[in-house]
Amino acid sequence: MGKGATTREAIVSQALDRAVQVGLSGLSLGPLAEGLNLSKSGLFAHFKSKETLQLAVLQEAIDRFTDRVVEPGLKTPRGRARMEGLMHRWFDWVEGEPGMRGCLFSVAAQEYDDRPGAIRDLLVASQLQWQETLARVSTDLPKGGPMPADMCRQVAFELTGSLLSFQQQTKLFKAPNARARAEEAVARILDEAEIAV
Amino acid sequence: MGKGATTREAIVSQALDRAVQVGLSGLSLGPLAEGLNLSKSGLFAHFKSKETLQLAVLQEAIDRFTDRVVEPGLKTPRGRARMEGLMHRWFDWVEGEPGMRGCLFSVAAQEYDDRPGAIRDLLVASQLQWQETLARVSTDLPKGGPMPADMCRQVAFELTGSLLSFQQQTKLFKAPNARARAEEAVARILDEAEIAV
DNA sequence: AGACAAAACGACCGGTCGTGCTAAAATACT
DNA sequence: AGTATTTTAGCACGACCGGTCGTTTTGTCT
Repeated sequence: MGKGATTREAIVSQALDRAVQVGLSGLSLGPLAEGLNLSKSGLFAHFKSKETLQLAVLQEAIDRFTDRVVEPGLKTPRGRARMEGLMHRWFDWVEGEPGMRGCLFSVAAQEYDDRPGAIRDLLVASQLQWQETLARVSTDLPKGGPMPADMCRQVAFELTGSLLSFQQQTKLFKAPNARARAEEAVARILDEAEIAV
Repeated sequence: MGKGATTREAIVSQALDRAVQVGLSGLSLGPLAEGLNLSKSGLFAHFKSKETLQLAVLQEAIDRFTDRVVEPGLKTPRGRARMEGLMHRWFDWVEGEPGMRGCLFSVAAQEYDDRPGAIRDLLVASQLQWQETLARVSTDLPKGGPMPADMCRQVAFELTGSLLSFQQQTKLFKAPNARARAEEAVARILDEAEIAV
């Protein structure tokens, strides 16, 4: 990997960190370059436009989410354990690793839900795909046989709700018992799904 | 009411509309003044600083939420009907009236969850109060007697989740069946609460 | 109608934004 | 080692930002 690719990765990584705090649209080239000991124009040369950088940042978040949540979660055997593993990792994701606090998707969702364009398209596509993954994994939940597609989507809807409420409690309220609340909510949803069909 | 108070209200009202789209921190004085046929400085004279305007906008949203969701909802008789009314109006709120699309609280929550200051303080206080209202109304849900405080907060947590997921489906995905999904989720939560205790 | 206060204006400040352009430095390749 | 290519810095631009100031218009009250 050449020098260019290396610094480009560093740029995207740092930009991702910042975007979680200031928003994807709130990214600004100047401070970003300064934090990387780069000149603004030197940084800019790696991307044709700011939007290109924003798309790269969003794609990086998608890749990381796939690596740290989706793929390892799908290695667990089918059924309730798989879903619990997935949710567990999803909670970890929004809690954030040290150095990368928070979830870009939630931030970007609020920023771009009414701003058409490439960024919104990529965001919506990735989030829809994740919803479909949740629904697909729900299929194996009931003990009495596979769950119908529409019911699966309802389960995905409710699980997503648990996570979003968890995020509010954690990030906004700094509530220490948010995780316990969320796990109880998930358990209830999964309990009901098991006896469905 | 004098002239000054009238235009001040017009400013705050229009600023609220814009803030829902561009964020509370994304508000900018110039376009706001232009949209009101005011000069930037003429507008600015009504507020000592931008933050004062932002606080006024947030307070206006809080007042409207109280007027259109909380107060009418609390007029319904206690029990499940009251909670259903509250949730119904809350859903209406995030769907937005014509001309005022979306919920400022969700937008601001993502912007200010890690930015200490007066805006965050006001936002957190109002949202915590709303959570407490939800929990208090939950008390009368079970048929077998009042619900314990901690369990009430769990119900509030899960109801909030339903709303947040509803918002994602509506605003980001533009899913037409979001409302049905949300109502089913709420019904399930309320069903379980009724047989608790 | 006249006096006084409130409100709005327009020009302007320093600063930051995204984005080009050109030259120098660093790297890769032969 | 020398050349070709990539990467970075420096600089400047036009636009926009929040905010200030003195002036002029407008409204209010006697």
